[in-house]
Amino acid sequence: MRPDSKPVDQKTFIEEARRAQIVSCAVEVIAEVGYGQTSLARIAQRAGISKGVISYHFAGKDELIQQVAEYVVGNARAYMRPYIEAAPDAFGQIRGFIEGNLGFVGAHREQLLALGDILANARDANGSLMPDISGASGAIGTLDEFLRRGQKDGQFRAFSTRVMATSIRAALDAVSGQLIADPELDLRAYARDLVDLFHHATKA
Amino acid sequence: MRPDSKPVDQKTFIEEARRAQIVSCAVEVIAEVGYGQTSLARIAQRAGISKGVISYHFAGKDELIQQVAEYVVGNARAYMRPYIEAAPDAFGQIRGFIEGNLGFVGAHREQLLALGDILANARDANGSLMPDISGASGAIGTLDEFLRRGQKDGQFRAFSTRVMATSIRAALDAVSGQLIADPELDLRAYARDLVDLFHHATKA
Amino acid sequence: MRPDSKPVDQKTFIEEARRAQIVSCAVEVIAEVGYGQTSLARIAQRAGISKGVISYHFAGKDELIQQVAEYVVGNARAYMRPYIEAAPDAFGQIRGFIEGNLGFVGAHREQLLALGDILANARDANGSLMPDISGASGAIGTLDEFLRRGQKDGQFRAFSTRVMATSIRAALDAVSGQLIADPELDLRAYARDLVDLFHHATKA
Amino acid sequence: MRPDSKPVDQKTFIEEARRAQIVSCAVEVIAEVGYGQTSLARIAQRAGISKGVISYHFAGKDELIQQVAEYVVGNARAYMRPYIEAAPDAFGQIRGFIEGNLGFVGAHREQLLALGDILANARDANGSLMPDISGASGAIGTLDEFLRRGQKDGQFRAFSTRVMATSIRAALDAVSGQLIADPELDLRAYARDLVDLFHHATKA
DNA sequence: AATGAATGAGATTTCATTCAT
DNA sequence: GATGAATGAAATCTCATTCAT
Repeated sequence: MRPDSKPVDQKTFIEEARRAQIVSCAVEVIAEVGYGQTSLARIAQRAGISKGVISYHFAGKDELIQQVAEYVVGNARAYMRPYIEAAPDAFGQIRGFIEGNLGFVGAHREQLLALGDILANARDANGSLMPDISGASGAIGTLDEFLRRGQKDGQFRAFSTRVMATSIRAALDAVSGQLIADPELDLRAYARDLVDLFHHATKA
Repeated sequence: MRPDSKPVDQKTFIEEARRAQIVSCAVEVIAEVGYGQTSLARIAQRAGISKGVISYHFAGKDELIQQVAEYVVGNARAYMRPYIEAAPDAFGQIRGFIEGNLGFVGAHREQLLALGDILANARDANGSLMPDISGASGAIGTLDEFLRRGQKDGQFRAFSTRVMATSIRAALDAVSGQLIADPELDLRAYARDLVDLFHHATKA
Repeated sequence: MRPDSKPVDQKTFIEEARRAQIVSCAVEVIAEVGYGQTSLARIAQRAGISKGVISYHFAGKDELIQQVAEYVVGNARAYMRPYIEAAPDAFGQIRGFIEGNLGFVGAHREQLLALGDILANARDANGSLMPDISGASGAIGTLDEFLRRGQKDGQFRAFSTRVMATSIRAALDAVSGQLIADPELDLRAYARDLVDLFHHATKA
Repeated sequence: MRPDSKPVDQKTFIEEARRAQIVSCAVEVIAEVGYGQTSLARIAQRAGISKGVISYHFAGKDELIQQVAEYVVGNARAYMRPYIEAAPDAFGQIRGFIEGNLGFVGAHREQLLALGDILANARDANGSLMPDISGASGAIGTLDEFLRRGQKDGQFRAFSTRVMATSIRAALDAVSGQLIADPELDLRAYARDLVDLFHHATKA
């Protein structure tokens, strides 16, 4: 039906551009009105396209939401990597994680608001929570690793790395909510305070 | 025209019993299938009553959800009070808060799951988050007070009480999520670890 | 089951008082919010009683509406009778009808608003218009009779008495609507103008 | 980007065809069962479509009803215009109005039945009557103008043009009701009688 | 006589999804 | 690739009516 050389790539290009556009608009809508009020119609309207396009490019609403989550998680990871990689030691990595995370919150708060809403709501048809739709546990796993390393190096005291990792993660997630209540929140200072908090909590 | 003893209470009694039953079923349904999948039909089905009964006893879905939130917050406060009141000093109060909170999670995990879902989703028609539907900020305010007191007494070091209070609260809220992933989670140990974490984080 | 002397009358008395109260409140509600927005709940609320009472005293909503219509028609007839009976000739009867009717509108506009709404809406379950729920055609019959008499007496010219009667009736019914648009409407002047209109329309 | 001739019209064509079909079915249903018994479900059923289609093409029930009213008023105006424009003098216009109106009643009695029901029932959420949803008062204004002109020309005697216009309008509206009671009614004769009635009522 | 409680039908509306073009 | 049109399910809410007390 069509010559077999380039067209495939070309199709993929347009395809990917549309998907990216749709995902991006979905982020905006979810962040603005919340997951529960987000409909395909609203996303299509914001993108200036018809509802059918979304169904054409995504298997269904679920896949779209999944893609949104992966998109945000991917962005956050990429944003945070340099913060973490530059770290000389275990606590430096924790510090990098916190500063990178809050940096990302500041730069793309919409994305984190949307992700938070998705994680709080994503369930399958039966109502069971989606298993690890984003790298949520991935982040906890990463933190856990840093903490274990710090304990092995003698930089950290003894504590449950799981509880500590979960609490760091939770403290970071709570910042989005604070931002809604107080949009003027000083994120740099908040990061400094959190670093300080977990420095005292972990140091040997 | 009527003797003044029981009748009034009795009349209210049936009404209150039904409301309590409906609220209770709503908690179960929300905890099980999530806020987004919770419909009046499902709640009525679980209660073994017709949909109309809910409309009869509550002005609408919004009032019901509000009642559910208040019910859980009320229960949690009552459960935690003795833990906190017994405390001899500021950190004792923090410890009491953590232990009481996780004690309540263990005893009524459904209620906290439901409350979490409601708080993550409650928005008005415009999509703006509901202002403090439960005593969410109330809890943070309470923690903040304990922390200031500890600083004044010299028991705690200097830190941002707001960030610390928010982080304690977030760490506690994260436990419900952990419980879903691992229903065998040892909450007593978890509480001990959290107390330890925030002891190191706050102590002078 | 019950002694057969007085109780019947006594029951009928209370019974009638309640029915009258309910009918009266129904008039108010219909006049205020319109037939379509009138529910038994609203009527009960205005009467300060429970919905069940209405079902107890009336076979159903249809009977209540029927009673309301008959009540208003009865009042209007009683109000208009002296105007008409005092008339010396056929046109005097027409004049009496017009003046009496508008007098009643002025004295009890609520009742006529309610009646108008009922007549415009009253249908049986199939949607067919209720056959002559009020004395609507009765009024037209009365006017028709006056007109024929006037023609026989030579006071009126030749015309279709049916069309003339219907038009008089319609012109009178339209006044309620005018009153809503302009509550300050001078009904006495309006009556004079209508009498004048139909005087010229009918006179030999 | 696109040639400027047909496409826009064509796209609108299907849309408009559906809207016209739905409006037309709504007219039939309202005329048949009355405004109060008219539901979107019944209209959809008559159109042989699903309920959702109506919601797709109209913002809501209110917009649909509004469109129905405008449709009938537009048709009636178009039907009556030639009758009125051909008139040589003021009473000729009145005659044209009456004959045109009854001509339309005869040709499309359903439409006028539906319009009458809508006007009698259209209220906003508070129950207040909708302000002039159709050109109801427009018709009265037109008649009023004709009457003033006739008075200025000396063709008509002195009378309240407002009362006369309202009464003409009311006499015409009453014909729909007569038609229900007697479907064999001779509208041509009725028009002749009404013209005669208002000729005597107005002539100098 | 009266009440509050409950019911179940029905109304409007929203929405994800499918399909012909 | 994209669109508008259509569907049908489901959700919330209202209401007349019934019933036990």
